[in-house]
Amino acid sequence: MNNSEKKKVTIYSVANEAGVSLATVSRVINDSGLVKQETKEKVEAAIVKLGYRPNAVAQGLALKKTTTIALVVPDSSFLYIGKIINGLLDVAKIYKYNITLHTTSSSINEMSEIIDNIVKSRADGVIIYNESLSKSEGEVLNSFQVPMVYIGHKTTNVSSCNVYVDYSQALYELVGEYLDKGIDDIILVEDRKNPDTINQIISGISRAYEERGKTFDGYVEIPEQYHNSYEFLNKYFSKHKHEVVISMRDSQAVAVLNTCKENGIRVPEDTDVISVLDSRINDMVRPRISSFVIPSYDLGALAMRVMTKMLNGETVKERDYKLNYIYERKASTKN
Amino acid sequence: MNNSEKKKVTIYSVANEAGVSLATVSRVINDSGLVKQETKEKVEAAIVKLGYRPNAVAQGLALKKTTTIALVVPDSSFLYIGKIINGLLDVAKIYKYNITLHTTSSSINEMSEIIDNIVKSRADGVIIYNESLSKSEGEVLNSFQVPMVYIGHKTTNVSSCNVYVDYSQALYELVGEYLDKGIDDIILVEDRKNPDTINQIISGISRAYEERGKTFDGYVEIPEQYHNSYEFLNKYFSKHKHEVVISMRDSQAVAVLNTCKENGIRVPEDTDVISVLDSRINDMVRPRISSFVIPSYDLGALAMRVMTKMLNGETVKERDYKLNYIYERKASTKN
DNA sequence: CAGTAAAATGTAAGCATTTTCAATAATGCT
DNA sequence: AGCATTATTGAAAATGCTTACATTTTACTG
Repeated sequence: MNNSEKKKVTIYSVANEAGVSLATVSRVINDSGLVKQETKEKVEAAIVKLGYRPNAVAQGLALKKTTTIALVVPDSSFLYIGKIINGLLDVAKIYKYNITLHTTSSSINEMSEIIDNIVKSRADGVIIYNESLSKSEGEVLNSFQVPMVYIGHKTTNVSSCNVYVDYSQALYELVGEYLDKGIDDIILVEDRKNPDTINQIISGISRAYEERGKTFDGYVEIPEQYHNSYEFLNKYFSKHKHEVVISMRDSQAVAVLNTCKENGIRVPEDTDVISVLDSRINDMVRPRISSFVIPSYDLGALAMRVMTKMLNGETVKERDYKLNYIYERKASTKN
Repeated sequence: MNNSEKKKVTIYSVANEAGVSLATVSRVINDSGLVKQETKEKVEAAIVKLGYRPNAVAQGLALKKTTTIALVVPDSSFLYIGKIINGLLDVAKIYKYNITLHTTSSSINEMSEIIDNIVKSRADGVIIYNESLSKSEGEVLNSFQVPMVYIGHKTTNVSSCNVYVDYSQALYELVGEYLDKGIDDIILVEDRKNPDTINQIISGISRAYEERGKTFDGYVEIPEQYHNSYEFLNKYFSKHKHEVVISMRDSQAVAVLNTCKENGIRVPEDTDVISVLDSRINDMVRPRISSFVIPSYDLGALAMRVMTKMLNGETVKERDYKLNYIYERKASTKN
């Protein structure tokens, strides 16, 4: 009726109210200086009086940029993804960027469909978390003429940056310590299929072995057919026993621990268990697991920071940003 | 140099290439019928040839809608939030909506700042997850002239919908069973401060007691000063022992279990432990905890579905959408 | 106080679409 | 063939902003 006719307030309304031209209003909105203090105040008064808020869509059209960046993740329901998102959002906020979220999880969507959607939306940049991009997906992404940063995945895309964790060095140092103590019956339990990732993980371990004239052959791959690692590990530990078991997955850490226990393998008396593990989960587990803590929040924050640099045209000297694990010794290892 | 001059392709380019007017191109893009099959094919050919993708920003301006909805969550690094997001994204995808993510977590942002940002962005709607909205935040939100749906929080905002879980009924039934077996030494452990939420949680329990002529007085509030519930619970269970301990927080479930154990209280022999718990976490715990599983994914999916209805002008008959817990009996309860 | 440089403001042309309305082409009917 | 419809198409206005360029004010200078 009468109170409903919420008159849409545009830059014109404000200009009118303040008795100036819309150009002037635009100038005060964008704080471009060169407007007299007096008129500026008039305009600001009009803005609050009318409750005017610039239409970001129109701005986007006029400026050819949306101050929006697209984030692509495989699935939001992993703790580390959540933390990455937190980091990302916090720095996005600082630089006044909005984030749109896109998943590759549901089978409905090929990466190309998502990218298609993102280019339609004219996001200024895209940040991708993906452990295993297929060749063809990689090519689609390469052809996408927009600043990109990859989290957790090194790529060969020249126009993009990579922010990731240095698995290799962490494992190199840890395994080195064991070897120096004469402990070399170490296995790595993994369910990842992507060769790049696997190689990166194994390379550090192998290097530690090789420098000591030994060879690492403890890679235990969890076969695809097992619908979860629990089942496989239970079977495995009923037959095998090792001095050290390493896993690089949140989801496997506790499985290793429990299946060892269930097969009479004492942790850490018989076997040291080490994993990548979120500390919130670790707090729930007894014994707590000695673990590599991934700086997920920092990954997200850094990725976003790098993105802002790319968008500001600040020269991004380095394409690769390595972050290190923190290793936290807990009760699942003897020392 | 030469390959860089990536000519920007607009609807004009396409019109030109196809030898038609831009109006016609627009018509085929939007599949508005009324264009001859023959020309339609010409246009489509031009589109693929040029690799044209409609500019969603310009569309947004012309159509006065962005097909974007804003999601506000307190913190993305909780499992259930991740699942809510998954559900939301999946149905958003079906209805071709984009999602922008906003956090209230970092101290930097008042809700009003976030809302301000959202209205600038001209999102078509906003979905808010928040366990405890302050009165003033509620008012800011009420004044926001945009379709809203709240997840997990009943509000009095007339122009919005609520999608939430019915804590009350679940607890009513569970506690009723215990009482009928003569077990009435039941406590509820909680760290939430929002009275609405607490009242909702307690009301079901109380009702069960009252219907049997008893009174529930087992509400154990975790004081604010404890930086985590572990510490508090450890102290508590060193002095108290109950027949049944219920918690309604993922984060407390395992803490209850472990602190009981550490204080010589056997679960379930001495005490039944029941909680709200994500099944992925439950799989890591021994004994597994009998728990209410929150349909987080469904909460997100339903919220988004309701939002699409509001945006399509479909009449939304109900303002409240209740979802039920599933109660899963595991090893932490005697039966 | 005229003259000029600098500061402030306004005008109007984009930005890439959609859509109303008018114009044209195609079809059917007699 | 001629006319009335109807199906296609195009022209142009509208969407809400930025900004280059033009114009008007203001402030200085001698």
